[in-house]
Amino acid sequence: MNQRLTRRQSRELTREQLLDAAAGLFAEHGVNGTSVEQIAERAGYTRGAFYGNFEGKREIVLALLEQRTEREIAEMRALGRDAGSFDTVLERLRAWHRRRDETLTGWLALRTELWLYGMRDPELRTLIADRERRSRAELADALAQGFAARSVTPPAPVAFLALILHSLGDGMSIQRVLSDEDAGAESIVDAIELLMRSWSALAAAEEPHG
Amino acid sequence: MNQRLTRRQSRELTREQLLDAAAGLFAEHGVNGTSVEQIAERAGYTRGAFYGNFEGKREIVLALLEQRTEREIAEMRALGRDAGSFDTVLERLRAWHRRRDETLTGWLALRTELWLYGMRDPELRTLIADRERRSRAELADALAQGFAARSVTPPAPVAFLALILHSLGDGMSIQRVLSDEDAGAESIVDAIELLMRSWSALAAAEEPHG
DNA sequence: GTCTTCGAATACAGGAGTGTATCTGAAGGG
DNA sequence: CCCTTCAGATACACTCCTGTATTCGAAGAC
Repeated sequence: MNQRLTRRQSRELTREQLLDAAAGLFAEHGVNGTSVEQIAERAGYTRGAFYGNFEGKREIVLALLEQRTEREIAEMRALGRDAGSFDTVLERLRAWHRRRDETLTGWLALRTELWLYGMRDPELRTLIADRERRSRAELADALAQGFAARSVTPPAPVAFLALILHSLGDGMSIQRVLSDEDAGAESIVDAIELLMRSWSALAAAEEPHG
Repeated sequence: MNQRLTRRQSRELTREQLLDAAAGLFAEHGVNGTSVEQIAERAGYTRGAFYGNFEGKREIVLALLEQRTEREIAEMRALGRDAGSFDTVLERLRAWHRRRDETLTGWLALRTELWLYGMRDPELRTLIADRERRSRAELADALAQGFAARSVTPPAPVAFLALILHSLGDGMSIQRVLSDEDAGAESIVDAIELLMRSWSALAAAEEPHG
């Protein structure tokens, strides 16, 4: 049977539970619309426990931000790892967006809440900008590998193409959450594929005889 | 000199001032982070005046939503009006984004706040989805005109291309607000231009001998 | 087995926001 | 010129949230 938890483990567990509760509540009611008491209650504790683990709401937002963005960057890194061909990268991107789609509404609401909260806090803002940059850099690497595998010269710097794809993902998620009819489950993936093909076509047109 | 205001005019003026105050405060502190009192105070009134003009915060959010989206749709419609050539549409899009860029942070914060608020309210959600659809339809029309003027067959339905451009605008605004270095003032316009050229190239490649 | 330490619960004081009920003064009809 | 009406101000009762100070009880060292 399970070993009794040590104090440190117990504390870590409590923090995790508080973070998960906060993530859910922030997505549902917003950061400002969620009270410390609600977070503690959903996690199965009281306000006292909350203040024992975090200094206040701002600090749990910060912790959540680090936890989530770190995961995101790792996922992006996985896109490029040992990706032999262009199609491998594309296929992984497709799979990633399909998985993401299942929990899109909650995920996007949380991401948006954290973004907005960060906008109003200079320190958090630079932190978020930094994480986004790192995430995009991983995507750019994956793209560079893909183009290289096809011996195609990208029609613009891969960092810029990554910025476009990254932005497109966010923007289309917003539309998709608004209306399933206007932006279906495959929209994002379809758009990515269209852009990839378009860029290949443009590259070919500009450099006719590679 | 100015005519004394009639009661109806006076009421209308008060509503406008309350709406403007709310727009600013929502962008700065969020919908949930703004109290009715703050709105009334910034507009130069008291809470009593606010409740005389709006039923509550939800109703002023709704009014704001209608006011702003109606403007947005009109702007999109202007893109396509009497646009002879492709380049005219592109130039207008470019000018529009340049103008938008000057107040991007506040505009995007407000747009995002309204979006998030709407996500949690089924009625508002469908209303927003409807406005976005209409806005996108105007953009699609403008694109269709542009392609037709060049006798080019779009590489995908114009509605889908409009969805991509629309989404890209939102997503890249998010990145731009985060960091001026990673997404400069011209990023959005550059991206739009790149996509347009890419699509033309793809259309040409798929239909070699128009 | 006892005693110290620390994670979590409880209690409390203060502040902020909400909505309504009531009051005031000016617009504008007759 | 009066007097009704209505936009806006004021006052109040109520709820909710925060942060800290204190207490409780179990882990784990000796």
